[in-house]
Amino acid sequence: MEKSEETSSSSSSRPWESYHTVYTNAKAGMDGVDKEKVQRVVYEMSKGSKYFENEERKEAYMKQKIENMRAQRANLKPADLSHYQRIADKRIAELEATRDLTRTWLHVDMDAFYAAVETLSNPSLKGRPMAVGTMSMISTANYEARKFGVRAAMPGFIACKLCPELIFVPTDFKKYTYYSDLTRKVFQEYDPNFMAASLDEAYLDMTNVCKERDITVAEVTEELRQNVYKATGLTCSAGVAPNRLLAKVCSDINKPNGQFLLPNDRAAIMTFISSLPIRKIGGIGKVTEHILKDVFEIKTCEDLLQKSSFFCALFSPSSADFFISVGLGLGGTDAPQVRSRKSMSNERTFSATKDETFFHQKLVELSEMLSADMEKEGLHGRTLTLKLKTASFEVKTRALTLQSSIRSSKDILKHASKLLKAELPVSLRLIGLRMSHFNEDKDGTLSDPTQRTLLNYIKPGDDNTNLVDDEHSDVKDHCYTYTNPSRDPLSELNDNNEQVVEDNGLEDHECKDQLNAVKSSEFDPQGTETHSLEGRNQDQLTMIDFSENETGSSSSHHKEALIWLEDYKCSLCGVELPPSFLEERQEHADFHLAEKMQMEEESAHAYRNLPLKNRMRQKEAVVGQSKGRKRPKHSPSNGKHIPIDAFFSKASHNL
DNA sequence: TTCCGGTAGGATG
DNA sequence: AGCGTCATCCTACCGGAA
Repeated sequence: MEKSEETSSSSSSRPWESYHTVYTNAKAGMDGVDKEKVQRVVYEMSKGSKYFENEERKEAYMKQKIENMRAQRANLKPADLSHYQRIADKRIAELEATRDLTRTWLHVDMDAFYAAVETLSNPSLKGRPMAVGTMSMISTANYEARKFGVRAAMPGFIACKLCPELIFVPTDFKKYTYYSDLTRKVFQEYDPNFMAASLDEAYLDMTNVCKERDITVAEVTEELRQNVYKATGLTCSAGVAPNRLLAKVCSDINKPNGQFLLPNDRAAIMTFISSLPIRKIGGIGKVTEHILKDVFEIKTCEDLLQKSSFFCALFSPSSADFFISVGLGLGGTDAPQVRSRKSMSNERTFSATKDETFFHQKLVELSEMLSADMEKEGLHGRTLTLKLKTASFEVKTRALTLQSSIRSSKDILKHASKLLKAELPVSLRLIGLRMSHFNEDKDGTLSDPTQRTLLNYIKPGDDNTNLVDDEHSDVKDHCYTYTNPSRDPLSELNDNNEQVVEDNGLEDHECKDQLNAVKSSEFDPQGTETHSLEGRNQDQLTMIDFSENETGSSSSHHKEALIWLEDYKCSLCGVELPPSFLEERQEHADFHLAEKMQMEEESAHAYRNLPLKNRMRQKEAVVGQSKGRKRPKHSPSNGKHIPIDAFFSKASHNL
């Protein structure tokens, strides 16, 4: 494929041009890079791989999205446009009214942080191209390596091709945390409430220091950077602006080891914004950039303002607000506030396999890690999400929301196993677990005993009491108080909750549904599992919950009732099994379950094996229908979202 | 009907 | 040969409750 000299611009002779990676967009230290060469190498190294195929799928999906939006744009009549222009103008005025030029924000960004720290502890690396990371993924590259096009988020083996002398250093988070803490001590002297955005980035409100010390921001910023250097031996770059969104953009301008100031002056801001490429804005990534460019010919932030009517017509209100705000150069100026954690997760990548024993082992590890992490922060969670990445890089998530919070690795594993089991057989390259819906959510279901699900009815004893107990076991207070791990008030509850099926005194219940859930027992690749129906003979009706979803709320999951008619005849197929044939009955229920799962699997396969185009159409069709029905105004099908909060709200203040 | 909670997928840094 | 980890937010969609 040595066709680089070719002058033809047709994409067929230069296939790499259509492979859109993120490695070629402007980044500090990448100015002199031969972008075409980088793109070609990346393409050559990726071509034909599963990863590449998945990227192509994603790309096709994005193109489809763009086409859709184009069609929607074309559908807008002049009358529509003037209508939306009025709405947009109103919104522009409202947002403009919120402009606050009284604050001075500073964004500090450490230069090639991990790489710089590594060089500090091993000075022989100085001046040599180096990357922190592994052959499969690079976290940071130093500036020498960046000259070759090597950069963060690039797989190491590709970086090697771009820069054969590249030195790899493994990541060492302890070290980075140590140095990060040193920088934060410096930040604290200038703004005790500074917001740490990551180990190497922070936002500081400099308004007060400047006033108190009667000193210009430029001077304080120089001083701060000096102090960071003195404390750590590391350089950083800084941006100063009246809001965080702009400050972040500014810190990138004179990187490395530089600073840039944008005055608190509306005219200056508008000038600055006018030529600023949208991609420089935090929150606008590859996909959004593409959509804005290809559908609306928007390249700069100024263009955003010109096209505001389209946002009001075709995007959600929050997305429209975000775009318009960016066009006005607005961003977060408010004081930081503590935000509680929303979720906690861990995931592991491995070489793709179908080995279910291996999956189980991974789940055990992940459950234990997650449980330990939750314990460290005194959290209990109600929603468990299993994340899978198939051998073909397709990402799937499967979630389950429980009645009461859990934390123990045993509980996590139990539910995670159920979720995974429903996906088997499958070839995976990643498994992850996420816990969310923490007990600090004041309005969680725990405090709402009126909200009942199936499980309430089949709980042993008085489930009402149980729920009250749940509440009293200081579940609600966990958010702010540390729970002594040795005294775990929830563990018992959890046990109750999960043994729903066993020794369930149905006769005590006047519940209308005399039923038992066939709770699939713990995931067991060996198939040695024991069955929960054993030892009971009062089953009158068995819910085969194929979704294994405790709340049973998902519409796509069907439940089919297996009833032993006259207590001996299967309602689904008519086979006869007397009540005493417990094991046989269990096997029979399992048979129906497996049958159903297989059918679902097959239909899923049929869907997956459709040509991509058709799948898109199906997806579009579905979205299109509901759009007409439910959301006539906003949200184009597959509407883009923009995390508006990214710059208007605080990052957690984790010092 | 509308609102809300739950699930799934995606974008971003 | 081979493309990570973690957290957050957003949208779509569905179904049940108010």
